[in-house]
Amino acid sequence: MISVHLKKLRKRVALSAEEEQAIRDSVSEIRKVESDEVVVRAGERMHVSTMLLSGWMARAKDLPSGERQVTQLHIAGDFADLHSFTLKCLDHDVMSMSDCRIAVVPHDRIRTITEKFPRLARVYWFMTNMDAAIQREWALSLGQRSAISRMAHLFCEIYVRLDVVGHASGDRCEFPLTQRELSECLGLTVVHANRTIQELRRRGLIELENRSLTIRDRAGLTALAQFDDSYLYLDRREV
Amino acid sequence: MISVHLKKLRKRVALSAEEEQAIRDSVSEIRKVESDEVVVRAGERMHVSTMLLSGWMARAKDLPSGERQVTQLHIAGDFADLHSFTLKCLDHDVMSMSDCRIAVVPHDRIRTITEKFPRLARVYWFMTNMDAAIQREWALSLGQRSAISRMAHLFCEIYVRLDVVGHASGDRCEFPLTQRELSECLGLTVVHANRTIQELRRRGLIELENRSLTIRDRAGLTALAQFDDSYLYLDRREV
DNA sequence: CGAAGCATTGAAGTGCGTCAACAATCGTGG
DNA sequence: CCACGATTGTTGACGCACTTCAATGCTTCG
Repeated sequence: MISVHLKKLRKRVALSAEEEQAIRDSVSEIRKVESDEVVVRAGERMHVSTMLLSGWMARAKDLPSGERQVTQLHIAGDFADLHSFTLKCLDHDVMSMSDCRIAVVPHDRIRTITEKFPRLARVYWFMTNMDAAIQREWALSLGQRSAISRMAHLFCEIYVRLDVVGHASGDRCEFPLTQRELSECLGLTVVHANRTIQELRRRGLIELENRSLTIRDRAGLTALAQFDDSYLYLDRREV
Repeated sequence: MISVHLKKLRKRVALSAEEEQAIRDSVSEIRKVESDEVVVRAGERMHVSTMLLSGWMARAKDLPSGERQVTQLHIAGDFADLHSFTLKCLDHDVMSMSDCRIAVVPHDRIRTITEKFPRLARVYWFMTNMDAAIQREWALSLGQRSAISRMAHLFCEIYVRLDVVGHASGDRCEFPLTQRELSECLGLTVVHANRTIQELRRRGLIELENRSLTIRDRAGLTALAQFDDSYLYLDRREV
């Protein structure tokens, strides 16, 4: 059931039948991961990459003094650590933010299929560059957006990304993060994250309860966030 | 004279004579770029990538409301926009922060050499993933470090990166950014960036004048920044 | 030599952090 | 099914890191 991953890819690039089959065959194992597990520890030598089939994961970096920043969120269809194929050791942890189903893809198989299909090498290279584009937008958020605008922006982004893989319906989508985890994404304290959520609710922009996000006023939320989805590269392209 | 680029690569991976020659042959043109030019505009269709031979460039994102965040700095040896090979259109501007010499590398030649040398595809894929690792560290800075620690961290990073390509000497290196540009990297106002520089000077950690940075107290600066260079991937590896 | 950008300083304001307490919810075992 | 401890969410009071606004001198360069 890696079709959710193919769905994400097909939104951006065309895939031939052989390429699709090569991707399917690259999976060595399908597993479950419980919530709050550390899937990859920073610095350890990697030999497989993790494709998310359902649930959420996060990349997190810690300061020696203890502060934690989540640098990226991953949802169904994403490779959470495809960059470990070239980096070998990661500079951050990867952890599950909910119960997940994952497909394990050994690096030697990625190597094989990218050598056999140079086009797939470019497709996956492109995917890691898309991840970097999202990180850039987060840097813009962290550096220049206010707390409320930053949070609004995250909700906009997550909704669109979930929608691409068919995990959003109407104005609602899953949102399994606790306020602590959300605050670690946004560079805020838990207390201020809480007050910011309440302000978004008070303005009638969102609802957030039971691990579920409802966008009440899409236009208002988009405007507050200064959200522009072009950094998500939603158009089909040649590679 | 693209040897500065090869120097950066060789720090991380071994290159065969054929691979080196292929890289040298991929350059179509060597040009000069003056300071403060917009080299790439966000959204425009790209057909070449820019290898920096000397000088500094930056990737910058703007909010519709005008605030600007610099998401990455590039120095001699870096590809400033190698990711445009797969992304086609960038989500940010690329601009020169000083007079620069650049090597222009057409995308079709990158395609050719990465198909002929799959190992080079992995090498350059690795390089864009290294860029992303630096961006992650910046996100950690923006989200969790204080202004002074963030600035100290930037100085540590820049010094090490310049040192790798032989552009640092003793405790000094070039630093052509104005305080405005520096503040845009750090998500600070110019006024506060100024006060922060003065505090670093007052503590005897750095000197900064005449587009030149002197690190007076390396240990002190590193400790203040909580700087750990592992995210710069300075070790040699297989690809 | 004048204009424009850059660096610096001061005073005052505010967005977000810190500390501390408590309520609500969840998960687990008895 | 209830008891419980632990986690999560919420609120208030207060403090501070950083911003804002405004002015002034200093470079740089045409």
